[in-house]
Amino acid sequence: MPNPKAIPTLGDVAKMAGVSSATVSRVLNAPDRVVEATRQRVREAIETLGYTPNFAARVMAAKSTMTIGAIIPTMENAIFARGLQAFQEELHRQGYTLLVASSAYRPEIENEQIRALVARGADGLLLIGHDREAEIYDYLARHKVPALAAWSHSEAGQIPSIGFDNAQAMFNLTEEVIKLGHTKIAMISGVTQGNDRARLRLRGCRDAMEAHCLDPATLPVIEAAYEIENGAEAFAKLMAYSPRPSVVMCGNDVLATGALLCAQRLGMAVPRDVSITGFDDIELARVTNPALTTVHVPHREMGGKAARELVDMVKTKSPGVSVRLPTHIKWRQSLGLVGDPGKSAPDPA
Amino acid sequence: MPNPKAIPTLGDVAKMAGVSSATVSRVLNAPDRVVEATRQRVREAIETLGYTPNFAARVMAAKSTMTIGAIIPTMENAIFARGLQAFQEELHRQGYTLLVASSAYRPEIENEQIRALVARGADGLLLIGHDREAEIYDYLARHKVPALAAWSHSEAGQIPSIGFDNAQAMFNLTEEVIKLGHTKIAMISGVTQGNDRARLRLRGCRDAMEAHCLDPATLPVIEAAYEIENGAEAFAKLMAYSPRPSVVMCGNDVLATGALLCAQRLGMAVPRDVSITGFDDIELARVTNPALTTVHVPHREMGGKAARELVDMVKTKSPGVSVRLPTHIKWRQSLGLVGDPGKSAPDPA
DNA sequence: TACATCAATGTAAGCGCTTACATTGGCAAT
DNA sequence: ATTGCCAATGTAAGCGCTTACATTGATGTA
Repeated sequence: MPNPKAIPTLGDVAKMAGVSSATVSRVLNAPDRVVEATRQRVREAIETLGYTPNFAARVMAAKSTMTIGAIIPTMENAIFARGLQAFQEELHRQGYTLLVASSAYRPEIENEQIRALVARGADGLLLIGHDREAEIYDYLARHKVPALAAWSHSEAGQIPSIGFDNAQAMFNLTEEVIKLGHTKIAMISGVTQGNDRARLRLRGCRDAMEAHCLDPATLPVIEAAYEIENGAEAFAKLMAYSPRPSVVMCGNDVLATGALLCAQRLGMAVPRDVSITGFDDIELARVTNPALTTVHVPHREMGGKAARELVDMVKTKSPGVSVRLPTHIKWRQSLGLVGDPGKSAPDPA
Repeated sequence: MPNPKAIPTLGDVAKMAGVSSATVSRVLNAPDRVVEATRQRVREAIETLGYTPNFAARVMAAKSTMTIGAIIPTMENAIFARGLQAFQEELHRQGYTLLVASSAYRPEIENEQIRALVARGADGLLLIGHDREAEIYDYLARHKVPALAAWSHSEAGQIPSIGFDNAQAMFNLTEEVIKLGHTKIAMISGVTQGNDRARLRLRGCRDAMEAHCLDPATLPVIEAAYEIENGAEAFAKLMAYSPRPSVVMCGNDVLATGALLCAQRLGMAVPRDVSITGFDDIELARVTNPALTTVHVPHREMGGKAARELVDMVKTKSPGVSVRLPTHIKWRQSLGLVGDPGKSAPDPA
């Protein structure tokens, strides 16, 4: 008699139901391959024993875990939260479990996490952006773990991506800024090292300046890590430049919020004295005062699409296809006409 | 000759290094049990083969995964983010990997996630609060997976907890509110069903009223799910009550932010026309206008302590000990004296 | 020199599952 | 009554690792 306290195994269930272990396995994984009566009996045994399959064993034998991993740069601040939530919901609908790990924006930690998730049997991986060592892509390929990049779109990446065109989006926003009469533009960029999103946003800004006969070399840029306070600091420095910028474009809403806070501390009215723009359209952007004019990113849609695509890659072993989602400018109050006392720009749309 | 494209196994390494598989396993798990020269040879083989251990196999054989799971109610909004980040950092320091899953505040999903994580071999689990079916605690016990509750403190729980006293914290805040002269108090509470934190905060508020000779039965309470917009809606309803509350205490900063936004839309000045308080002291609370007076929770400290405690439980198989962290009121501008035109309360500390 | 000791390594038995293949037996067609 | 077929089930070989136990040979001791 087996120890009743011990965790029951497939074998215990089989014994109790008077069938072979294969049959139990079948009622678990392919119920229609076993006749109703037996199935019933096995189910009862499972119930009374309180049996739960041992995953490690299943993985070893079958190689599939029904789990998808996601490695995001940060859990603090909500950029990835909404998209990830949608990603998870869709996965859940398809029977997959999502496990997420965070890399704290550190490439070596991301590598570790990728390996950890693959080692733990993830069937597929969601990564953010494209910037990482070739070696890790090799690793993924060798282990045949499909991966998908999100929050960025690039046809050139080593893996397909579901995202938006960061450069184009920033280009568009910058054009609007210029149309409002701003020429003294400054930018607080996210850290561009190892972060294609940040780099492309900066590029978009420069390209737009060029396209409108402003010299991109004159664009003051301060890079700041993803923290409100860093945005504030950068803003303070920028305000000391001469000529003083009439608009500070930020690489994301978090930095923009910091900039806004600093403006307030400096006694500057936004957008009367200086305009500020964000990027991402996270919740923060709605609640600051004034609310941020920013680039809206379809987070939920991106998450859902990514889930469907990744599951498809896993199931069909197809290479996957990239999709590019549209973004649009979300007009609120932090961007104004240059020199216009106190009015924020109307939504031209 | 083995297929060079295939993933190398321990056996391949052993063959290449001319040792037994046991020796390879030893250099991986107990390097000092094998002599330097051999160790070197094995390491080289590992290197040239690009070998990575198969986790599932390791788990099956050894039962330890060096991974800790955390199931949080939501990844949207940042309440758990900061604490979790600290949790993860400490785990990483100790050689553990953190995998997180979100339950979307749904008990049945939480159950699923717990099982999923346990099945995937988590050595320990971090859960939020104490409210869940007894059955799931049984399951954890049967599988001998230590679990720790965070964001809540209770000596009575089935598992130890690292957190703070939600009721006491709210009690203290309410006392301050009352001291400022408020008697027409209202509350926007988080959903209390299955959420001890929300329930205890509500209780704390009522207890404080009682302690100060206000009838807690007269406290208007609206429960709202964790979304800014829901806070706004609830606030609007509350403002239609008569007598109109002079202060709206919110179960968390997110709801408070919604309330603030609504007040603004209604053309009410905070705290002149109405005071609003939050709870959690997440970043949001600093950036609203006016900034929120709220209860500060030591998120990072809690995360770090939880990690150390949980790892200890895993390693020593001890039952674990609960710890209660202090909170304090973070005075900002959204709470004012009743009837005082336009002044927010000074920090009495 | 013979023997006990011990560090270094090898042998092989699992861990709990899946699945290719083998077996069984009932039924329709002959 | 045979035969053949097929659905239902059983048998058993792994999956890649860890680890208790066995083996080996060098060293120290009497």
